[in-house]
Amino acid sequence: MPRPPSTLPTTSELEILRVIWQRGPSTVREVYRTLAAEREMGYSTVLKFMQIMTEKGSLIRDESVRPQVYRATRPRRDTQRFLVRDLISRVFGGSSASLVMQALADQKATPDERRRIRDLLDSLDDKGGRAQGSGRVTR
Amino acid sequence: MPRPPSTLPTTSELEILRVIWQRGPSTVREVYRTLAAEREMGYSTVLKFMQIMTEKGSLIRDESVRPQVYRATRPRRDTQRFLVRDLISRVFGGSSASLVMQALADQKATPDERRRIRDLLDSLDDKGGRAQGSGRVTR
DNA sequence: CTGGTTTGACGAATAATTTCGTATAATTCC
DNA sequence: GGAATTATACGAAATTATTCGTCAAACCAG
Repeated sequence: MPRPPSTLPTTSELEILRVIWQRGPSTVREVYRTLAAEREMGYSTVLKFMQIMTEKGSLIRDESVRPQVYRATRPRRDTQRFLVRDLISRVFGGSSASLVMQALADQKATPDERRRIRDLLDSLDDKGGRAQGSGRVTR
Repeated sequence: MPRPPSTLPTTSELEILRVIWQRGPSTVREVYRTLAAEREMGYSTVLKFMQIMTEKGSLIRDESVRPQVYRATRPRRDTQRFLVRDLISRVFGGSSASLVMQALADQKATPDERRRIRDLLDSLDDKGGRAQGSGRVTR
C-alpha cells in the first residue's frame, strides 16, 4: 500500500532549497557546484531533483533566459515554519516550549542571540505589542 | 543508486516511538490500539514496523514474557536532540537561535513556559550555571 | 487434549526517493 | 554553418518506506 504524499520537502529537496535560499535564484549548474563542493553528487542528479521540485511546485523555472533560472516558490520562512510545526507535533507532543528548551540547552546561542530571544519573549508578554525593553538592565 | 541510510527515525517510526515514550514498554497490540485510535492503521503494519525497528536497534524486544514487550533503546531526550540538531543544520543554517525564534513566533508559549525559557537563558548567561533569578523585575 | 483466539514471522505489492546514463536541444565559437 | 560545448529532458535502476495478507506458533478455555 502507498504512502500518503507529504507536503514537506525531502532531505535532498531541502539541500537544494538551502542553496537557493542562500544564493537566490540560480541555475542548475550553480546549485550543482555549491552542493558538489560539500557532497558527492552528479550534475544530472541535481537537475533531476530540480525538475521534480518544479513539477511538485516548490520551485519555479524561468525559461525565458537560457541557462534556465530556478527560484523557490515559497519564502524560506514559510517552509521553515511548516517544518518546525511538523517537528513540534510529531516529536514534542505539540509543545513548542519543549523544542525551544531542548534546542537552547543543546546548541548554545550567542549572548546577542539570547538578547533577541528575550526581546521576542517580552513582546509576547504584553500581547499589545507595545515596544519595550527586555526588562533586563543591559547597561 | 542507493540512498545513504539515515540514523534518524522515519515518520512512522516516530509515531511508534511517541506512543512508547508515553506508555512506557508496550506490546504490539497496545501500540496498535493507541495508534489506530487516531489514524487508520492495521495491526500487521504496526507489528512490521516494530520488528523493523528492532532490527535497526531503536527498539528492544523482551521475549521472556508472552505478549512480547518492546521498549525504546534510546531515551526520548537523545532522539529529540538528534532530530533538533538535524533540523537546525539542514534548515536553519546551523543557527539554533533562528529555530527558536521561528518556533516561538509561530507557536505561542504559555506565560509559564516563557518564564522557564527565560530562566534557561539566564543560566546560560553566567556560564557558571550559578542559580539566579530571571533578572526581570517581577514586582 | 483440542478447537479457537491471539501473536508473531514473513513476504509481497506499491509508492517515493535517490542516483545516473544517455539522448536531445540549445548555445557558442571558430 | 558546423563542431564542440553546455543544458535539458527522459527514463531506468537501486533502495527505502509503508501497508497488509497469510500462515505458523503460542496460548487459553472447556
